[in-house]
Amino acid sequence: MDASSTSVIVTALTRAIVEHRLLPGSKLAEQKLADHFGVSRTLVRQALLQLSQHQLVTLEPARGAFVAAPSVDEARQVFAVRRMLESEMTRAFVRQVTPAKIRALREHIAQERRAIEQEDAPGRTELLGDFHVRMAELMGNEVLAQLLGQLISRCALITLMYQTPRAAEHSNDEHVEIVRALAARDEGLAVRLMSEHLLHVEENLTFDRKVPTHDISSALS
Amino acid sequence: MDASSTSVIVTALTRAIVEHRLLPGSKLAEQKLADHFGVSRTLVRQALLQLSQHQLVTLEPARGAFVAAPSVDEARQVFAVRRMLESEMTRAFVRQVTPAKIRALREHIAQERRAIEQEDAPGRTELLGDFHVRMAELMGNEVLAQLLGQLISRCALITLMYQTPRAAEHSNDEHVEIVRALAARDEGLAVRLMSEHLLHVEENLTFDRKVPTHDISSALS
DNA sequence: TAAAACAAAAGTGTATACACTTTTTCCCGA
DNA sequence: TCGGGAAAAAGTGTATACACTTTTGTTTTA
Repeated sequence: MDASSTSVIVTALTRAIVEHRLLPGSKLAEQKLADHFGVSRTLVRQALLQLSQHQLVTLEPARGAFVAAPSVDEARQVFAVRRMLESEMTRAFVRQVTPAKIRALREHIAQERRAIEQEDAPGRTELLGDFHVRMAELMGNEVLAQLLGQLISRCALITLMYQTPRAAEHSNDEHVEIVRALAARDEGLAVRLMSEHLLHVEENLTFDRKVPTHDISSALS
Repeated sequence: MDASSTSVIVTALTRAIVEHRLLPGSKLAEQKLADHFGVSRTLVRQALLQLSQHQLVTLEPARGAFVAAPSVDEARQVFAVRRMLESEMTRAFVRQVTPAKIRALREHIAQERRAIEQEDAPGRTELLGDFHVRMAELMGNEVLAQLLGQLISRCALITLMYQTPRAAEHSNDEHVEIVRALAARDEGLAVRLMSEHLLHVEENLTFDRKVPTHDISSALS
């Protein structure tokens, strides 16, 4: 039971959805995707099933797969979960912080900065999200890291956050501050900063629904 | 794209795995499952793929599907995530507690008690886990509820917790105490009790691997 | 006798076939 | 011209076919 061919499709579609090249509501026709990836519908269906589990795709019986279009309510719930999870993660991080971990985070932030300066919008979005995943990884908790990764994908689908260079810089600045608090082992401050950071991100929620992209091929290439 | 036939298989297998009728490492042969459920391998494969996403099943390329056998390390990570999530959930619950919600939780606890008294082991395990999910649902956060549900399934697979009537009673008692603290709006106490409760559950981790059940039909019937 | 090599059986991975549902198109009547 | 409805097209849902891999069992050989 192989997932390798399928996982190529999953990651390609995930990126396209998270980076808003495929907009919420877009139809994902199986045969078109199959043609695009040069496989049969079987593998495409596996991928779509997986994406529906990640809540990036909605499956409607006998009607097919669509890029998910989460409600405002659902969006807020996802952010609420992130705040719960990440404030406690931050607390735990402070308690086991090491110079090496701080260095790793600072390096990541530098990468973010480079992407922002180069106006690399997709890379920027991904890196800003990955900061949170990196924290989980540095704690040695892969379960947490994977879970957070999925929540963050959902967040990226939901919002156009980090879309403007301004917002991206703001997030980057907040990451800097958070790491400073972590390095100082200031638990209270670090938790508060993380919590506020997530609130700021959530505030950037925009629910303007653009007209969906119907041309799958161009969005994926 | 229908999930109804598939979801029957998913829930049946989930129950069998969580209730330890199928032990970790057991082979899940596609054709045997297909025969058992009276469908083709196609639907069985969909179900197995879904279960692998829930981490209840491991897929080995060209070798097939097996009931997952999480490592001690992974088990601890899952519990760490639960503690993070649920202490914050408890904190949030206190802040929006109502008499009706307390009543609902007390009712649930009474159900637990009945299952314990009737020595209904599977029902007992399910209800004790569902207490935590019910809390999430009462907060109106379905995302949280679904996430917790999956984590709890994984926990049930991992441990033989709640296995003994003694441990079940202990958990039930702790649920009572937690709800008392929630009703009193004592945030600090409630969070502490929840955290300790999860630690107690984790302590019951047992990693005796029994010999796997190879007879799928008997385990599912 | 035990280990290696080979053959048969069983099982997984992907493609394809086909029934059934939804969507689209086109034609007819008002 | 516009709305309704039937026919055609497109698309999804499940089963099946077949190639290829792993496992099992048997035979051969040292």
